[in-house]
Amino acid sequence: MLFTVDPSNGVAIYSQIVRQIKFAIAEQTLRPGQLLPSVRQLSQQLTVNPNTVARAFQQLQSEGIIETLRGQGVIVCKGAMQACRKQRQQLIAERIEGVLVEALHSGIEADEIEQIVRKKLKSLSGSIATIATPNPSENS
Amino acid sequence: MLFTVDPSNGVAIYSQIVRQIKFAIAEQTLRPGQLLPSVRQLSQQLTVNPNTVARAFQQLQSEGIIETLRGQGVIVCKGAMQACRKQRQQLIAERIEGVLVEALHSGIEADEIEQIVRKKLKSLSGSIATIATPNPSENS
Amino acid sequence: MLFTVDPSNGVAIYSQIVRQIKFAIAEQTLRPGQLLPSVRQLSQQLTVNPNTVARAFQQLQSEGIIETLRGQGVIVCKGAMQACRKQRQQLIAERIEGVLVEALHSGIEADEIEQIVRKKLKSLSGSIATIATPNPSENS
Amino acid sequence: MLFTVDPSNGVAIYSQIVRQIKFAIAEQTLRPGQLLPSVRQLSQQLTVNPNTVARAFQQLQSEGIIETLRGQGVIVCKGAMQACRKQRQQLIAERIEGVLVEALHSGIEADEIEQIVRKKLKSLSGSIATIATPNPSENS
DNA sequence: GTGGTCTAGACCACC
DNA sequence: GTGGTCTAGACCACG
Repeated sequence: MLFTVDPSNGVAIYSQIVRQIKFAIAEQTLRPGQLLPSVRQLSQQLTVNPNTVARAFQQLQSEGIIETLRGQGVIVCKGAMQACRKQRQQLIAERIEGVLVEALHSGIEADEIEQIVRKKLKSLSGSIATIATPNPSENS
Repeated sequence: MLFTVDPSNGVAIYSQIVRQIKFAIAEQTLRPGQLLPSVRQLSQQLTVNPNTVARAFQQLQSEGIIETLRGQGVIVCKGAMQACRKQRQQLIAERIEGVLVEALHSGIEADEIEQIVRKKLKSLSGSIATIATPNPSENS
Repeated sequence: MLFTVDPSNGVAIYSQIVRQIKFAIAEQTLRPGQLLPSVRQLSQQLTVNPNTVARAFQQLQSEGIIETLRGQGVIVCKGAMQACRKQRQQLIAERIEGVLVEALHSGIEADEIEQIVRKKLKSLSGSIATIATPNPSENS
Repeated sequence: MLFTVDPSNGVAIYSQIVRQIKFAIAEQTLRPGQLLPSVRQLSQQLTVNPNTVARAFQQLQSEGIIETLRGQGVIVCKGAMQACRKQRQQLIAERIEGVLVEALHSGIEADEIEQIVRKKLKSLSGSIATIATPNPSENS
């Protein structure tokens, strides 16, 4: 559970936190039912204001990703993993589409794009490795 | 020269204008030496605040894409087309890389991504056609 | 005496407990003089913090619904049933009024509300049956 | 557009604001496309902190009720009226059901409830009058 | 002028 | 200890 934020990043800090938590859930670093780090704890770790973390939590709650147990803390909801994965894949699909449209508009040939993608994939897939997909069994 | 903006788009309006002008230059709809529409004209056409258009022009000027000729108006700079194309292709390359990293992180296999890309390319390249690449002859 | 709580319910757990005990008293599942389950027992049964149960008991005691007999435990007070029923009916009256005001404000016609109520009553009164009203003889 | 809040009300101030704005939209006091009062303006009028108003606006935006135009302000979304009415009627239906269940459980007879409702409706509908439902034509 | 974000510090109810 | 809410005051990008 190593979260980091970049305050001079353009994207809001609370959004970065949201994104990383969703990420962690999608990767099952955070699992349904598990307690999240507390607001104060996380705010210290990231050296941001507790309000900022709280805001991220509120958004996640409004999306049904997490659930707060009064006085105890915040846990990951049941269907959260699936939701997070789905969200992300949809987002990625959109972005792929967007980039491709842009690329085609800019006059690159389809073949060329395909080659670029293939080359990049090769160089990237080495460095990233597939940490990502443990079997998605989930109960409780 | 059909510009449009979406005020509820998240992207700043002036950025949308900048982007579209660069686009038009890259496509040679606007050619070096050509006069741009005036701030007032464009602001009416887009129904936005003249300040907003002016701001877009400022940015383009600061990037050396356009230049103001006192008493005449604003024209496209000489090297603008190359610059715009280059910017765009660089931007596209970055975005492709970004999307691919994200996609791999999210646990999609490289093969799968390649397939998605190929499929999308096929469906898109039909609808877009190659309006885009007139021969890029231009000096400087 | 089947109590249950929902920690992710919005309503404070101790309030849920208070409510259910009052409920049980009103229904005469718990009768005056009868011993309540101990804090420890109840907290285990509900898998909540003993403090939470204790707090519920404190509130009930402060309302004069229950009383602690040193060394014996906690019992239901004499006038508790009437008090609980009265509280509840008052509460219900308030809530009915509240809902009706809200409904009228929202532009539903009085006739329409009446119909909704009638329909709901019909469908509900079947499923609920009248477990509820043993004769309310009791002294004090 | 007379908004008021009660800080010692139990319900969060920002929620009260959200509720009243939805209300105003449902009643067409605020119409689609119309500009809402600005954050600062509203915060002064209600004598609350601008952040509190902003929070209300954010929630409304996340629900798709309003839309912010950068630098201009916040407007009511197209389908907002229908959404607000629907939300409210659903909420009321739930509350009616809840009250009725409670009432039946408490041993009041269905007939009796019906009478109570009818009586209350009569006394209330006089004082409230039907300000509420102008014809819901909406375009643009 | 507009809203969006962040910090700091405070108080609350709850477990 | 937990999160939820509010205030105060600041800075930013945008129109």
